[in-house]
Amino acid sequence: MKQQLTTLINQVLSDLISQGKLPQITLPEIQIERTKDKAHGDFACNIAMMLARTAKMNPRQIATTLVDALPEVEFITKVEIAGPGFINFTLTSYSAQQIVKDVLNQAENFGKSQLGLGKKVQVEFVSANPTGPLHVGHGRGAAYGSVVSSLLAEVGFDVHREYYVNDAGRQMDILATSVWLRYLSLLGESFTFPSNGYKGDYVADIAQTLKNNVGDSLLHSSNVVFKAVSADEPQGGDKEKHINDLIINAKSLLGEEAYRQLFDCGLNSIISGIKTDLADFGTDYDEWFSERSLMESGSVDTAIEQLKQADVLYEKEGAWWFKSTDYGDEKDRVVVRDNGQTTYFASDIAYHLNKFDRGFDTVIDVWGSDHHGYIPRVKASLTAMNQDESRLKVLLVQFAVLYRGAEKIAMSTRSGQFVTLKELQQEIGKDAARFFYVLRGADQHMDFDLELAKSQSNDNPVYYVQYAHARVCSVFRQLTERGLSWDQTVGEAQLSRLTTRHEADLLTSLARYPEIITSAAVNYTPHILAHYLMDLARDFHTYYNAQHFIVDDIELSQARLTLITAVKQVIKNGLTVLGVSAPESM
RNA sequence: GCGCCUGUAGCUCAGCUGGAUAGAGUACCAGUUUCCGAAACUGGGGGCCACAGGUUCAAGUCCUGUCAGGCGCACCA
Repeated sequence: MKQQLTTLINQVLSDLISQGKLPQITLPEIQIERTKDKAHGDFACNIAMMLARTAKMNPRQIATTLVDALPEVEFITKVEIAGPGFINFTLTSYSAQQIVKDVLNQAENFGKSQLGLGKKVQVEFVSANPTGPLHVGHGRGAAYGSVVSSLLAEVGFDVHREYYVNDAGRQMDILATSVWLRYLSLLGESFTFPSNGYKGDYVADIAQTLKNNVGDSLLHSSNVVFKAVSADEPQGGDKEKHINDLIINAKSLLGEEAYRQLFDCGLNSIISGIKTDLADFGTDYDEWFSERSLMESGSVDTAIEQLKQADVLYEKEGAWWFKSTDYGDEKDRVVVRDNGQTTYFASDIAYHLNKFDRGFDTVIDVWGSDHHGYIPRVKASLTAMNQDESRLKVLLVQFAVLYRGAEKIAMSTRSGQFVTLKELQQEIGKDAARFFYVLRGADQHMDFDLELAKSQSNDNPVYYVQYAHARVCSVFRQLTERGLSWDQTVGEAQLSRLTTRHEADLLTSLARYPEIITSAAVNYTPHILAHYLMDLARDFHTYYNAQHFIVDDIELSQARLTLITAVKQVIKNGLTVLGVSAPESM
């Protein structure tokens, strides 16, 4: 509808210019928007005010000229000039009613479009280090990333959802060593657990599994394990050095094969936990991409070689540095450490190059806002390798601060004190959790009060929307109980009977849905879909309280049943995009 | 110190890429059910859109500065 009005106005304006009734000016993009106030009709156009300056004419005069030249169009019933020069269009009720047919005909496809032209988009999200279970902090990224993906798919992009598994590097060594130490404790060794090790209960669980699988084959006496290890922080030493020495001892005592066995035991256990947690959370992936595979395939070395060829690396103090300052970064970054190991950044360079090589038109990274300083160096590396960095879009998600009532909950993976995503699901459910996460803009700092979400879950907006869906279903159960049935053909033929204010509001809301999907997708803003669904649900509940659907006037009744079926369909479509269920009853 | 994000009703947040009289939920107050589910609906009070300048027909929205809060500035990932 917007599109039709836009072309109409464009046509009239260019006619007026060629007829000399308007000066020779270049036309800006026509803006048509829905009015906030029904007194202003259905759609408003501000073109007269936009042209006022360049045309050197009074905006109301331009508007008058334009409106006078407007041809008769069947779907417009009234055109008015208002305020400083707005042109307000009122549509016929007939055209508004047709949306019901569109919804029913297109069913689950209503709202979809081909805007994306099938272009390939990759969305990488969550990608938390596999050093522990996902906690509620990761939930927001999971909900946001998966809904953005669904929205892009909805508007015709070919979406590839990916999780980058950081299965290499020091943090993973710390995890493996932590598991090993817990395993040694189980076998009766006694010692003080390192302050920088992973202390969560899940580490002990993995150790137990390890013990069940390998018996005491990885056992070494604590005297040997802690031999020549520098002091830990509580003893006045350095906790980083302490854990490093332990890692070195673990590797040399166990040997490569056994250490790898230990390492993979920890990794696999945690990854499989993450996979089931995300699946339970309604978040599915097309690919789990391993950092280690990148290193073992030589991709990291190849990328570094490519940067050397481009003459953007230099050696200093035994390490290799990337000249990211040449591309606007704050400082240069190390890619190869003085000990010969590549950095995480080196892996990430190779990873992004790999993404680009896979032929995605757009690559989207969803990161926690604490990684924002990382963007310039990644983009710099792509530019240095002759890639078009604008193909990479980084979407930042602000932290959700957890509260239990008025009390803020401090979380730390290392200390093992956190509320897991699994616990959140078990307590408030997938639907409420997802809806809650996605209700706020991603760049908005969010307060997540567990007490509120748990104890007063009735106040959670998700129930409000789901109830609207269930209520429609309930009406049809009632219909059946009364021995009646819905006749879609009759209903569609009688849509002109839908003339009350509440019905007009609902028709308008239904018509907005495709615009909402498009807007939410192109702007990466799932929250506007959540808000829309609340608006639609409110329109429905208001209608429900104001009017009966099952009435003696058969034709009116069928028309109303047809309308609420369309409402049910749109709510279901919207909730599905959000990954929230649409229950028939609750 | 530098960079990114945020500041809108008591609280939690929208505000459609600059539009008409700034909105919702919640809380508070007052109402609605012989009738399709009251997890609902109707009405009411409540605001120097952090502050100060600027840009223009028009600023909560864009620019500059100030103040306040969050995050980041590793040879960690």
